[in-house]
Amino acid sequence: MGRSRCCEKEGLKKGPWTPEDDQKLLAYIEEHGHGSWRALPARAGLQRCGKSCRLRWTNYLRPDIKRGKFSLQEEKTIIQLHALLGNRWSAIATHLPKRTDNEIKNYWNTHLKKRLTKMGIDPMTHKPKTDALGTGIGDSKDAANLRHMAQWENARLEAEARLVRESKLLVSNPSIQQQVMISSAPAQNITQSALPPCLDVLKAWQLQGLWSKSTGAGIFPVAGDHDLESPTFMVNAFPIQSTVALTENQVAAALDFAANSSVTCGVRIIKEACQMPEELKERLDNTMSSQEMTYTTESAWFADSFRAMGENTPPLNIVEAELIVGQRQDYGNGDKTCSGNIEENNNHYWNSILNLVNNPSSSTGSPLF
DNA sequence: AATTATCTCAACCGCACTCGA
DNA sequence: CTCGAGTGCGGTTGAGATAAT
Repeated sequence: MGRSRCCEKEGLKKGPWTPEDDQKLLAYIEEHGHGSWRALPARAGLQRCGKSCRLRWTNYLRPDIKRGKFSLQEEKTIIQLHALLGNRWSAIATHLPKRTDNEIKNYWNTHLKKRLTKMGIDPMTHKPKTDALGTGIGDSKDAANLRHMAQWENARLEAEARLVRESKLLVSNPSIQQQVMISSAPAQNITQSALPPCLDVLKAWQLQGLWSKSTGAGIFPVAGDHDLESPTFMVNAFPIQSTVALTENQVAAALDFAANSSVTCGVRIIKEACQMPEELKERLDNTMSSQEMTYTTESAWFADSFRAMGENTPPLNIVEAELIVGQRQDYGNGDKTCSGNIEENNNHYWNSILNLVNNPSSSTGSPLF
């Protein structure tokens, strides 16, 4: 049997959209919303299939679409995310405001892929082509680190999808709504009102370099290090909203670093699976004001995350927290913020990932841009 | 100026998934 | 549980634009 193709009906137009078609579609959606795409063309007076209408709307006519040349930052983000997520264009697009998955896919295929290939980098593996034969030589700590990051990002994406599903329940369940509001309230005074789409793990990784310079500690456990398989703490990188793994010692190192530098750094505990060492808890309490600090013993989230990552049992001593890192700024009224030198950190992170791509043993800048 | 090669990107195709009957 | 409609997603195509000869 088989399903008939949606555009096979006689009389339906294919190919480029005319300004008149666009106008009809725009006018209809502005007045009625799109509703059922299949039913839309007839109602809007268009000789097109619903699928074609949907595509035209989502990729071209939607008002919140940014068109034109990709910025350097956007290029960096695409390559970074492609290294983590592969050809999951819709997932990548969620991190690039106002860009469509189709546009990103096209830009990757026509520009970025070629640029990487030209540099002798396999655009699919993001490894130098000399390593593509599977010698195992390129399997550096950094590469393993990258894979570990990808695991986390995948787990986060799954969690996000789960949240979207669960959010539907919230609409009809006031008691759950209240619960969520209470648990998220403490973050409001330190997070930006409109956070950028999260690069979560990437951003946290970029901070690793920042920390490493002063402390020798890294946020991410290093491959081969025992920490890799048993992260002790889950820490959120401000202003991002996801989690990375930190050991107890790394949390302590972060606090040391914060105390001895101009960078504002703190850890806001959201969830704790079991008791933290008293000394560390005290230091955390001193770092952040009490109203920014909450403790719970809820650990279900972590169990879910680790199941998603293929872990059989969640490690002990897990906490969920936010790591607050930023450049200390004084605006003359004594108001200090941790809005941070994000751009500088971005550059640092970008150099790191490009160094990994170009030359795993190198620590110099990138020739890509 | 004409022809050919290459590039770009909007649009299409078909598979996979969700959801409701 | 099965089936079909609706939709989302990633891969691919091809017309038009641009560059090279």
